[in-house]
Amino acid sequence: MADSISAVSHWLERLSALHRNLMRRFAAEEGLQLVHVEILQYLTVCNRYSDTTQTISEYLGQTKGSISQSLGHLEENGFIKRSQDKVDKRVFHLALTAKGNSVALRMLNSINLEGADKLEPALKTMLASIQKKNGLKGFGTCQSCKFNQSPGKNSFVCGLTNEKLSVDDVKKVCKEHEPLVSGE
Amino acid sequence: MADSISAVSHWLERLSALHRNLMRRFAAEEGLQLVHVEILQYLTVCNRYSDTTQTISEYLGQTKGSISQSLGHLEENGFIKRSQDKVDKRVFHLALTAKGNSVALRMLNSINLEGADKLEPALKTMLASIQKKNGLKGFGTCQSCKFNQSPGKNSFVCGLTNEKLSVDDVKKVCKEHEPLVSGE
DNA sequence: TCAAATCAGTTTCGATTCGATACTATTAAT
DNA sequence: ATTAATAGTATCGAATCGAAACTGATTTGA
Repeated sequence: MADSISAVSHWLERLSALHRNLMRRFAAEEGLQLVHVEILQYLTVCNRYSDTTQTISEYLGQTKGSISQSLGHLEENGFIKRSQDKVDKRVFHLALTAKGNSVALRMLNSINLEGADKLEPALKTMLASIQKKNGLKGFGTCQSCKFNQSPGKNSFVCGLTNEKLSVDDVKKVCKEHEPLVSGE
Repeated sequence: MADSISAVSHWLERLSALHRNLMRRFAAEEGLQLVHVEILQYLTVCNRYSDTTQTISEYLGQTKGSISQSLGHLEENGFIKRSQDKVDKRVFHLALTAKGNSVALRMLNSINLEGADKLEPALKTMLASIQKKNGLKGFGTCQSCKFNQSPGKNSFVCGLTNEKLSVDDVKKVCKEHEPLVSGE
């Protein structure tokens, strides 16, 4: 009997709904849509390989056309700014403005998840398992990525791009992330 | 430093997004919208006090007008059926048809959350805490509800409605749920 | 070399949802 | 009996969503 699986799925569903309700409520107070604050939050955690329209659409699971519209709205209202990639001129990098950053931070603080710290390791494991099973991109940080190399203390290099990464860089979320160890 | 809080919120956000993506993908395969399968899933777990338009709108955090529309669509296409309450004629109870139930079950199985069982207690605690902190309804099961009374083995009574509850009843989710012990 | 294929991103379109408001019908309160 | 509250529906405008067509830049490969 898949009773325990059903139960977990139900709790997860409930947690999802709850979390989204809180986000939506916050968004409404700011005159924004849910998807807008989801984008702002994502931009606070993603690295420079993952701050594009395409990547956001993969992360949030919506079409890039739809995301493109939302990004247009966010830029018009001064929450984000775009900058064209120096090398590949098709690519535009997205970044939070001071205004956008402030909204994202306030949201993080308003959605208080007291006592949830203990959940973090289990959540990460669970995420990795779900992503793997469904053939979805990783979106993890360099610390747990097999491409990350550390030739010295506080010195990092991405084995995929061969670029040097700062201490802050390796804390961010990357679309190319692949887990170090294959977790069962 | 709210570093750990931010991290958990981020993982939760990611888990939310992922879970919704899987649900949306499944919904699309069935020719349904995300909200439709969310409703179907909810109807598999809610009890007879919680199977109404109003309650679903509270659970999913959307207006009852919007939910009413979606319910209309689901009924037209034979996924659910309505029945008027015998006592209060304003109320209509919702139930899954065989077709609707089959869809909900297939979704549960398709969204495989292997290894997640260990998360369940922590998830429940976390949910209760979030709900309490934000003044939201509980949506828990009778087992953890302060209204639930058990005069004998496998015999249950709801102290709120004074109705007898079956063994199956007390496993379901209720909008009137209030936790037994005040967590934290 | 240069045409074809691919890719990032935008635009446009129709369908659908969403929230707000007004509305009907039933029940509860005074 | 009148009034207020509640469950649910209907309607409307705004916004999202996915699909598809469309730029412009990059890569492929013959």
